[in-house]
Order: sequence, then C-alpha cells, then structure tokens
Amino acid sequence: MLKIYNTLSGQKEVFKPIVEGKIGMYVCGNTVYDFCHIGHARAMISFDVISRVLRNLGYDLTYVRNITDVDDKIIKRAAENNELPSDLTERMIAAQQEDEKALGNLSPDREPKATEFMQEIIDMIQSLVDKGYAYQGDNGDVYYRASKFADYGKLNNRKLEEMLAGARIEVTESKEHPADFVLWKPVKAGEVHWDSPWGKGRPGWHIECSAMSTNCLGDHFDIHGGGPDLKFPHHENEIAQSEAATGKEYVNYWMHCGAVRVNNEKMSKSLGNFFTIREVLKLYNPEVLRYLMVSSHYRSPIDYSDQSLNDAKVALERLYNALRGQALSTAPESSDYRVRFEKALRDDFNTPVALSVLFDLVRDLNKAKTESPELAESLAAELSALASVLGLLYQDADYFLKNSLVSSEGMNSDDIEALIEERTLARKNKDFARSDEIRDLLADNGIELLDSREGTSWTRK
RNA sequence: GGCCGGAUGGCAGAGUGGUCAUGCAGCGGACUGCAACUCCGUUUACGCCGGUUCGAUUCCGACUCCGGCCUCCA
Repeated sequence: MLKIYNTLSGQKEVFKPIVEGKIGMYVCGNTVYDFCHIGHARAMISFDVISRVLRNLGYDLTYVRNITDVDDKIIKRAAENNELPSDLTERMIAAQQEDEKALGNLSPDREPKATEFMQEIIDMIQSLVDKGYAYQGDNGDVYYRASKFADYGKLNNRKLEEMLAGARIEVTESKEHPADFVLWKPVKAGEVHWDSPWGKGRPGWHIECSAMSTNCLGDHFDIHGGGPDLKFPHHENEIAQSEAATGKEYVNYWMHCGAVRVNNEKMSKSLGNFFTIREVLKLYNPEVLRYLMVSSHYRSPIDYSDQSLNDAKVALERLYNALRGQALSTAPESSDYRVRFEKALRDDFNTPVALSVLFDLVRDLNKAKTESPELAESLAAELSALASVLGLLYQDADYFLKNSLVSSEGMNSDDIEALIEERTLARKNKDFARSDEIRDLLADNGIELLDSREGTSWTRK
C-alpha cells in the first residue's frame, strides 16, 4: 500500500491509480531564462526520487515534465543579452540538462516545450471560449472567467470573494473580475508570436501546462507535481482551465515539495538570495547536494547553508566508506532491510527513514567485514541496490572519497601518492617521526590517510 | 486580514499514546606504532497552558513564536 500526501485534500491518502498498475505523472518544469538554482534542484531531485520509487514499486510510470520556453522573462532577458529568445532558451535547456546529469537525475519520459504545443494551446483556449469560460477584453487579451468556475480555489482553500480583500491581484480595466487571468496576449512590436483566432500573440503562462499535460497523459491523470510556489495561482488556474475545457476531473493527486530556505527565508529569484546549482558544484561533489535533498522529507523546508552541505558530505562519506574496497555479490531478493526501506518509501516517500535503514545496514556491513566476508559482499550489494532507488551511491567509492569536495586548488593525486609511498617506506623502517610528518603535511592540505592491511588509502576532506 | 505548514536532545532530521529513529558532535572503551576508518558502550529531547486517558512529545482546545502562499518565482 502506497500513501501519498495530496495537497487537494490536505492529508495522506492511499494511492489508487486510474488504470491498475499504471501511473501518469506531470511535473511543472522550469522557465528557461537563467541557470537553475538550489530550489530548482530540490524540485527536480524530489520528483526524480518519487519517479524512481514508483517504478521500484512496480508501477508502469509515464513521467512528463514540461519546459516553458515562451514567456515575458525570456523575452526580456533575450533582449538584454541581445540574442534571439530561442538562442537563450536553447542555451539554458542545455545548461539544465548538464546540471541534472551531474545531480544524477534520470530524464523524464517526455519533456514537452510550450512552443511545440501551440496548436493544442490554441485549441484549448478556443474550447474555453466556446463554453463561455473565456472572453477577449477590449485590450485584446483573452481572459479566463474565474467566476464561472464553481470550484475555483479548491486546491488552495480560497474563495473568490475573500481573495479580493488581498487586493494584490492585478487590477485591469479589461478584466470582468480581478481574479481573471490571461490565456492569450496580443503580440507587441518585434516579439515572437503565433497566429490565433484572437490575433497574433502568445499564450499566458498557465494554459500551456493544461494543454501539454492533457495531451501527453489524457484529460484525467494520476499525479501532478511541482514546487511550493506553484500551488497558487498556477496550479489553481490549471485546474480551472482543464476541468472547464474537458468537463472531466483533471488530476487525482497533487504533490508539492517544500521550499529551500537561506537564513530562514525562502530562496527565490525575487529575493535574489539564491545559489545556482553550478556554483555549488564547484565546491561539492554533486551527490552531496543530492544527499542533502534526500535527507529530509520532500515536503519539509530545507535550510541551505555551508553547514547543511557539510553535514550531508560527512554522512555520505560514511556510506561510501562502507563500500570502499568492498566486493559485491548479489543482493538478496528480500531482506529485513528491504522491507523496512520500502515501507518507509511507501509512506509518502519518507526518504529520511529510508536512509536510516541504510545506516543500520552499513553498521552490519562493517561488522561483517571481519566476521563473514560472504555476508559482507551480500550486504554491500544490498546497500548499493537500495541506495540506487534514491539515486545515491552511484559513484565508485574510492573516487567519491577522493572528490567529495571539489577543489581546484590543493594537491594533485600524483603528489599525494608519492608522499604516501614515502611514508609507507618510513613506516616500514619504523621512522615514525617522518611518517607522522608526512601525514600532518597531507592533513594540512585536507588529505586524510587510512592505513589498512592492504595499504594506505586517502580521502579529501 | 484569509488560507496552509511548523515548533523534537549541542546541530541536522524522522517518528510514536506506554520499548531504538538515523547522521554529526560529546564522553568512555576496543582496534592502531600514533592516527584515521571501523566496532562496543554512553550523555542530552519533544515551545507554553489546560483537557481526554491508567498513561501524552504523540489526540483535543487556547496561547506564543516561526515559515510559506494570497504578485513573477521550483
């Protein structure tokens, strides 16, 4: 039994797919006008893990995540850069793919782009116009008529009347109601545009997701996910558009990950307090960032700091230490560890508890190394197999331990190996003074040594 | 103002009506030439006030504080 917290109901629910054994999942992707920051990383990693877990549980999953490649911010940024919007979006899509590959995310099954679904977007708007859910204002904008959709606000527990009190909704003369939102906006001079029954122009932000998700997964599908800041208005508007256009229920389970915070404040573009993924990957091995994301529950807020990254690095080192130099056999079909691990993940993807099972396993593995090599090989295989469900421990242990911190400075491997060789000789000759001198020298350079019967290995701290 | 979600040991972070989370750090021991890695043992906890209960960190209510959304944002 799988339980999923559904934003729509505000509680954990037993998951039931529409079609037995199959799942359609749509996740809102990024607007590609800038490099991804840590908040994007969290959303991308969270849903990557969720998709892996669903497949591990045996579901036939179709995972769709869109790319927003037409938007005000893209047009603005491209103009600032003096380049074509399409050149900007291509660059940023390539950058995002690089980042994700580094972080160990698997590609979604489909990554539809808004510009490739223009006809479907126009068709959906037409359908809304035909049914009286949309109208063209005298400024040329086509608006969604929020007041006609009885369930408007059901995802966020809001009522139209109450929202007016907030008074932060953009007031436009051309709108019938302040909560109405744009489906299609007329082209401004020199901007990219498409032909439509309402004149040349381009789509509003929300409609593309309704059009792409229903075209890729059907009018009614299982899971829709995204970052916490999309809950309102974006997802609320998606529901309104889709259900009005198709006349069917849109999505069964809505999932939202938690925010990444910096100094107890949400990391966001508008606050400017964000770090890009590539900045962080200049300092830390990408798996450290992934571990940080997986080490708390996907819905909890995460505080991002040097210390939180460092804690993640140290914890990951413990896992990799257990695998270093350890042969793997075959993982058992089922074990107490696997049962506990999967039980945790079936409970709304509780990755912190799943990780705690891994650490219990590591303790037994480390003990088995001296007591039963065969058991150790099997436990190591089990550790590796379970970790892969979270997308962790995919690197060579020795490589990771030498590169958990990515520093461009510092000693290179050859110099380190040479010093270790000299130290080994000194130790053979019982010249412990020289031996310790070398170890201290390496330690000052962030290199920690580990002597064993097989020889000396090292870790970059 | 409205709507959500939090408050757990030195830090991070799960969870539960009555027995262990887990990682880091600390302390004692084993291993080691000394270390490191590892192992064994161990200290520190559930915001505040009431209620339900044989018993509440866990359920209910009030309070305080914090965060998010209500505007583009993963």
